[in-house]
Amino acid sequence: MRSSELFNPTLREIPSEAEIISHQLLLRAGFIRKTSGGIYSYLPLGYRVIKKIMQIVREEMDLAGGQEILMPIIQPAELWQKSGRWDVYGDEMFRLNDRHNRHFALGPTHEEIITALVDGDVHSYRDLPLLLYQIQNKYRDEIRPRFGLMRGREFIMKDLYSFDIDDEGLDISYRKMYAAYRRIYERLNLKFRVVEADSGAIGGNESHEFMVLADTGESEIVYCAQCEYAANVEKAVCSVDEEIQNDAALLPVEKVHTPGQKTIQDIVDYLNIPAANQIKTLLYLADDELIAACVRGDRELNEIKLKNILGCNQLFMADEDTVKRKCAAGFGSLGPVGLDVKVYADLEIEKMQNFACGANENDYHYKNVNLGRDFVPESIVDIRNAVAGDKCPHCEGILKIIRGIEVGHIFKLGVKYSQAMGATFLDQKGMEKPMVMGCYGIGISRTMAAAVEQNYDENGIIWPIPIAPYHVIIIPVNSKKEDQMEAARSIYEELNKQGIETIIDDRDERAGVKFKDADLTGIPVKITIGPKTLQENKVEVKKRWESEMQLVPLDLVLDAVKNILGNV
RNA sequence: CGGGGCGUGGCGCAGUUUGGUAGCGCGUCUGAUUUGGGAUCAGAAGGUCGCAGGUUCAAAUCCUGUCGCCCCGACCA
Repeated sequence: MRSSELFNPTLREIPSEAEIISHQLLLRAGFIRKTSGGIYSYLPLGYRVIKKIMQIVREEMDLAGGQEILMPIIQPAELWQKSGRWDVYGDEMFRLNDRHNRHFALGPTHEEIITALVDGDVHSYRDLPLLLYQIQNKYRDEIRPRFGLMRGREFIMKDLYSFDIDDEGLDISYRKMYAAYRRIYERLNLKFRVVEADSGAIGGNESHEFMVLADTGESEIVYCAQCEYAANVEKAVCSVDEEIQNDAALLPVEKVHTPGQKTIQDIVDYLNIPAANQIKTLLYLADDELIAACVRGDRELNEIKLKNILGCNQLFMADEDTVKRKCAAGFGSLGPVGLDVKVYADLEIEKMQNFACGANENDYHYKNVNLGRDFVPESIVDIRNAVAGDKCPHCEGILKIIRGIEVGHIFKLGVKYSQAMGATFLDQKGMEKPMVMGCYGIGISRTMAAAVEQNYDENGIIWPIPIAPYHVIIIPVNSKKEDQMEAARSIYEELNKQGIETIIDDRDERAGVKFKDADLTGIPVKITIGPKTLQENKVEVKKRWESEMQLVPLDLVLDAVKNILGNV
């Protein structure tokens, strides 16, 4: 490709809208342009990267037995009503009506469509297992799209769905996908970690997330320094330290006046009681039932765990009016003692003694409260977020936390959708059974952003070779000098002939401009042709990720490039 | 949804407090000189100041409404 013909508008300055590095660099390097909030166009270089990621994903899906199909983006409401998700999915679904006022959605995911599709044409155990996938745009009307491609409202996703005759079959499909996903991220050359995850709104009972490691990631990952355990903080199991002794003498409850003291920190200061010896009480509306959740004062409640335990559809923190109607106290004065709702206490609280909490009366707190004696929770459960320093649930190790970007997510769905939508088959004995499903997603466009988050320097992007838009850029220092252009063209043709994707920067720009653009766009190999070295029939070959270059004789350039790129 | 910020040539911004008819840098175009890390000089094009109302002799500036963009968000009771 000639730079003079390439549509690659680069920006010298950082667009004001871009906050994180991948967003800034993808805009500046001319890979993407915003069309609307969370909705982007991919320019030639950007789309080349997307296509390369897609191709790696496609190859691995095919290798794992997947078959590629393409399903509609516009999906009729009836299918979603059948699965029960039309009302549950909420505002995140783009909805539209046709001229007859029939309802449709822009597909946020495709369980409904594919289940209906398979239901229509698969009726026998002989046709299973079946693994179908597509690579396509998805639409989710996010509350807050942000960070460029990281959280868009329209994004490119690979989604595969597996259909099996039973749980054992699903296990096999799931393991195949797990292995394929590992290969994909290895091939993409990204540092990643697989973590146990919550299966969230999609449902099911086993789930892993594939996280590209990056400080700017939106997800926190808990991992054990000693064993293989790793999990999303939303999922990470918190265990109680069994060695904690709780045999101190129980002191009588004391009600203390705490005027204006509301937060945990207020009480730390005012009563000199450490946060770890307080509990905080949060009131939630779980499908319209008011419940209380208690965790240690210095812990964070994990709403996802709580929601899973409650088994409710919707979980919202109660607003202050609701709280006041229940107990005459505002936020900041709540406690489990004498509270007329079901109380869910975190596991840790069972090991605490003589702790402090709100007295359900403004400006008062209790001291020396004890579980069992002063209040009896509905149940004692794991509802807090894991933190660095917690004990590993699998070994004796200590947990640590890093950040990551969720680029892949695999779920076991079981029969949730097949049952709701009547996707059944006849087994060997002629018995009708629901298909056992799994679903497996990869955020293609997000993977591109994640790759940038992990691979850049002060000059721009440093693409991993497997997904670089081009492999090599040839820069004649002065495009007006015919000998330089001649050498550039001859190398260009030689590399192209070998299938090495090459750009020749034939623009009549000063060398500095070309170098800056080459660095910004992150092409892995740069070949510079300058007057001095050319006299000796040599050119400079430089790797984007190293600072020093090598002088290579003209007839050895191809070898040098091949050597750097490996088997691409 | 709540809070905050912002919409002024393609990009980055100033001007808004105190109304007086729009400016800077980069980019773009033409020409010349230049050519190894975002050149120099000369000239030029390009803006109904997000949109719609209103106030006024006069509105980028004041008022109302509206649209869009960005950031933060249960402060942990």
